[in-house]
Amino acid sequence: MATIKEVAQHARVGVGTVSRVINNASAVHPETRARVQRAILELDYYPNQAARQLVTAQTLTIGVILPFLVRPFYVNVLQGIAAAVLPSPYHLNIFNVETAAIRSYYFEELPVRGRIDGLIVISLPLEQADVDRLRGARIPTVLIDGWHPEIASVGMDNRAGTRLAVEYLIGRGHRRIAFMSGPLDEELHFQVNRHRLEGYHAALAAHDLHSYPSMEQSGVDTYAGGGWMTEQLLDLPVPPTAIFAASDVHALGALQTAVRRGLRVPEDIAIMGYDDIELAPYVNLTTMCQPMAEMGRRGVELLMEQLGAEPPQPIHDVLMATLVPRGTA
Amino acid sequence: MATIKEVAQHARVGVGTVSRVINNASAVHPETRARVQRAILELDYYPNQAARQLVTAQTLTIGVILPFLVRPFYVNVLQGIAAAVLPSPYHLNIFNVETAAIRSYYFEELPVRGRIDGLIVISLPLEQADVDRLRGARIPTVLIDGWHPEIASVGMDNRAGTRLAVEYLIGRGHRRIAFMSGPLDEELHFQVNRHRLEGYHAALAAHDLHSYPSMEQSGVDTYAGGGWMTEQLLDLPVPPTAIFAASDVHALGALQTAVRRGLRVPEDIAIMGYDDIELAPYVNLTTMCQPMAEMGRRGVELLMEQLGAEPPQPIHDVLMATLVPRGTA
DNA sequence: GTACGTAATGGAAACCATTCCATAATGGCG
DNA sequence: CGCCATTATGGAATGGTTTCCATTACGTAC
Repeated sequence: MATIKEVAQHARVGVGTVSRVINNASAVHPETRARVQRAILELDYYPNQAARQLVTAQTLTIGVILPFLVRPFYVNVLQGIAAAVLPSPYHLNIFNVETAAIRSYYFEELPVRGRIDGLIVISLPLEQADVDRLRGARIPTVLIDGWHPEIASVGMDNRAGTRLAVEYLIGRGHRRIAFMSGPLDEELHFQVNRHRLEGYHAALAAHDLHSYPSMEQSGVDTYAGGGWMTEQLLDLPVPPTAIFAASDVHALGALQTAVRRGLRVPEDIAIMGYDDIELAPYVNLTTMCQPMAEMGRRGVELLMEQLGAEPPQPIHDVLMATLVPRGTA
Repeated sequence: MATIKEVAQHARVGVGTVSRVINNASAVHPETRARVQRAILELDYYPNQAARQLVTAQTLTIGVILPFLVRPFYVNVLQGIAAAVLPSPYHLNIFNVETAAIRSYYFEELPVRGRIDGLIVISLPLEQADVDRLRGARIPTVLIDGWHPEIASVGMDNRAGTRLAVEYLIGRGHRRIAFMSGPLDEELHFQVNRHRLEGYHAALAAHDLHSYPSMEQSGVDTYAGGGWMTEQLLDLPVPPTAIFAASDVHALGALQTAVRRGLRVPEDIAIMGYDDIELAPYVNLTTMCQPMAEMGRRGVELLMEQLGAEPPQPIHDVLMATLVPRGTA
């Protein structure tokens, strides 16, 4: 590999001039510039990134730490991030978290290793210790689908979104509406399900409807889990007339189970999902659509702003999910 | 940030000794080592990555270039890769390709930028120019779901897998078996669909069955696409008794359409998929299961071997898909 | 007692780009 | 014609690590 020194010699200029041509900083005589550019081409020169990083103290790398990479929501956000980063000089480092141990490992090592310029955290709640560490290491951070007073974020108002969904069901005349979600407590301490449950309660309360513990199910985050919970609900002495599922995956399970039990949807049982995954339009699922790619895009935007000059106050964006009325509710 | 020099002064040793402690290379007196380690702790020292990279010429970064990040197959392979890389010191850079232009951009820039030590390419066929460039830049490369004589790879035998699937249908007594896949020609030049079509032909030929162009559909890669193609097939004067879909997404579309048209599956029409996506067991889809995470894991393994010492001959692994008999065929 | 191998250590050189200061050349203006 | 501002340019210093060579100290074998 050619070095800047060799290019300089070859073009009969100093290294400073070559550097100025590469980074087109300050004034270089057009003729000189042309000579340098020819030398670069002839020697097939590319600046050494490591040397550059050493002196500029920039890695041109953005870290993305996210749980459960394979789930549609996270991949879609990631895709939005990737698309937004593409036209920039930054590369994307991904860190997939599947257990609390790995979570801790990353949050302890990442800030300190000096391998990223900025960090995007998806869905994982930040503890104060994490925030302090990131701040100490001067790593601009953005939370996607999360919130912390000191950190810029682009979140979803899950309470309001759920309330919208449940009020839609109420508006369609339903009075016995069940709630179904993934686990309310797991080791990674996700907040989503809890927030959606709160939104559900808020909607009921706002319309003077009672909430019953037996109408609230939470369980494993799979299609099958949705099916099982639906069985529970339908076997109730007084079963619900509508089910709000906090994720489309569960809603699909519910749909499947309802059909298998010979119920008509939405006449006998209405089903509403959350997420609007790729499959949703195809099975005609009424659901809440989250702007996943947009969240990723906006997250990158917020991070880039911080990468320039840290604004005094962290910006908190809140996006709203929109209701997509289809055939199941 | 503390530097190695400060640590050395603080521990009253030379920088060389500190370096030896950090990288536990060669002999350091236990007492000295302890003193250095204490100094490191007290000064909260972490080696500067950029400086390290500069002198070792290693980035400790592996690039993964893959198309259509959001599709289940790619995410799952990526997850396997991420899991395999986790215990190593390497980080993962992902490059999502959605158009031929972006593909070219990455393949031209990546080798030359000196930001990755090795590259994993998923599904994207390599042109000779790409191979030469990668070789020229001394970037060890592994192909996942791809093949090139000069590059190590872990691939799927899509012809054999498809043949297995179609022969299973033949074994169940089917004689009019349709084929359905994504586009045979698109700008990224994927080979899968073509290979699966070849496997389909081979299976028919081996059992003296005719193949008819009208029984071979290819179209867009969505659930809806599968539905449309199924309509075409079922509207044929002599419709098929079984459909082999080259992906589960299409199979799901077929299933949906068949049910909507009041056909019993598998009695009136048998449906076989390919991939075994998360949804497949839940809708009881008979399909071919690809060891996606395993492909990722094995790809990393092959790359790591090359990262040590380049073996003279590239290793070509071929994994087989396994048939998962369920309720639709 | 001498010679030699081994363990432990210090520190200069090398890695390669950016930055900044010094200097040279040029042009305009009084 | 002299002075100053501006434009171009060269190159040393800088960043922080690893590596390698030189040196010291010590134990062992003859």
